[in-house]
Amino acid sequence: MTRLGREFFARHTLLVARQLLGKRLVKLEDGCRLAGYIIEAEAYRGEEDLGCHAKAGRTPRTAVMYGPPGFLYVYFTYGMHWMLNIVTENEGFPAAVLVRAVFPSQGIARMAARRSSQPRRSWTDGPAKLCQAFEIDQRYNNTDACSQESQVFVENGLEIPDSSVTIGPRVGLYSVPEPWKSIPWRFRIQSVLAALQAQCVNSNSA
DNA sequence: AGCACGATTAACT
DNA sequence: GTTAATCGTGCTC
Repeated sequence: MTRLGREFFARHTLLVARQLLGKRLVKLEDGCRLAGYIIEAEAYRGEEDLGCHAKAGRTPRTAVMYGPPGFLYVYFTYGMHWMLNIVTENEGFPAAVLVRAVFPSQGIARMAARRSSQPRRSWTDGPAKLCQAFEIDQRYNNTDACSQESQVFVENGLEIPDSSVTIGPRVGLYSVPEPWKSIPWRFRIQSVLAALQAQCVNSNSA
């Protein structure tokens, strides 16, 4: 399976966020391959977007979002959590997609070990949880997911029909002013089972 | 140098 | 539903 190339990410952030649903997030570790289908993603786009870190302009932290698409923006928050983003759009325009949840498909044992205090359903159903399960942290910030050498990247996966996708406001932007607080830039698969069934129907008819 | 805050989570009541 | 945990970042002095 081939990695998604830079052209995939060099598009409008809303389109990339939607298209990332069903794709596979992959991490190669020594002797182990972790993978999960992306089931939730959010778009953060431009300095005008007051929910986006780029609202502060180009700073040491946000510089990666101004760089080429396909790079990882991994940042730290609440004193303990890492968040995984993938930079989008053309170099010079700051934007990224936050990967908020995945459905584990490979490397289950290693995810289980890292999330052992929690039930299986809670292993990767939040942006910081999946980073913990995949052990993604500052080491991966500002790395190129489109490089053949990258240990973290995205592969093609399932086709997700619009009927399986719910769109709504982004999560956790408590003090962000409108319209950014409520703008519907969150995309998620409402039912993994329904998406798998849809995929099944597509394969049979193809 | 100090300060307020946060794209969250887990453990409470 | 509420709240503590915990520290890098960006802003102000």
